[in-house]
Amino acid sequence: MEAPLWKLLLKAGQRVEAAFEEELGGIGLSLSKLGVLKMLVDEGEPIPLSRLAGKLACVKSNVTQLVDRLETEGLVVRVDDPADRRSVLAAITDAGRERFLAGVEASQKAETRLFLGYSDEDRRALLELLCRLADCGCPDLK
Amino acid sequence: MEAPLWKLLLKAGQRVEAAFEEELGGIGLSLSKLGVLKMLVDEGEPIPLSRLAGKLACVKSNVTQLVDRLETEGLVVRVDDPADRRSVLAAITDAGRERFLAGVEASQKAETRLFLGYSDEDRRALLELLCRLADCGCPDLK
DNA sequence: GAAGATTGAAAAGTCAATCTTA
DNA sequence: TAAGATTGACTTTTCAATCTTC
Repeated sequence: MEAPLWKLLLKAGQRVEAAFEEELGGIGLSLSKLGVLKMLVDEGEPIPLSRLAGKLACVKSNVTQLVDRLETEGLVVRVDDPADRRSVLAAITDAGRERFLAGVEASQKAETRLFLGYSDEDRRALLELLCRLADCGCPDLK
Repeated sequence: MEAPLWKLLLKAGQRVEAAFEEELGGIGLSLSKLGVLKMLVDEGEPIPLSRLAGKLACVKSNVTQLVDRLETEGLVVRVDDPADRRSVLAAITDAGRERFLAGVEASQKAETRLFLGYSDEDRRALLELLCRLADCGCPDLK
């Protein structure tokens, strides 16, 4: 039968996505939403929507709507950019920070569950093989 | 820095998807549409929409609309199921068969392009590692 | 009542056009 | 004119409700 490599890659990706979305869905998050919260937490200060779009590798109008949803849930708020009146900044709220922590925990659960059957050796090998495809630049794999 | 495995898997999956969608988009197909055409060609006879949904691992209403689009383009037609008046069969047309062949060709082009940098050894290794994740049953990797 | 299909609404994404500000 | 954000139209998918037929 021999499933082709590309199909396996698609399936594997979908499986990873499903595992995370399922775990995150339980706490009212998705991978996209968690990505925004993570950026805001990492930066430690409000970020222009255009920079979010850049880092998240998606289109600007998508970020607009993504932030709409997050704002509706009270996880972020829009604030004016004092430096540029065209720009709008996304700022994380306390509720957002809490949700982010829950999201990190849920992610770890999903990750653990996914890779149970893999030895450290397997993980390293898979990492190396995928890195070439995902065109990540492969910086410091040691 | 060390990108985590799950992120690489997601990225790799997206990259594969993008490569195929791009190649298929040029001939008016998508992976989903090609999947339906492939099933119809493989089976060699009209198939109930519910069976399509089962094999394609998506929800019934999705198949309804997918077949709508395919029917609009003249690639499949709906026919009544003589055995069960609730059921609707999807049948491939001559245009659908032609398009399917073009789709196969486009897919091969995408596949070749994607895995240029991989030796046979790499491919085998990747296949084996992914198979465990994609839960494909791993039948005969020998 | 349960199965097959459809419909309508919603999520998540893209693109093109528009509006405000630099 | 160009940059930042939004809006509207469209695509693809899922879910819930509905309708017909078993």
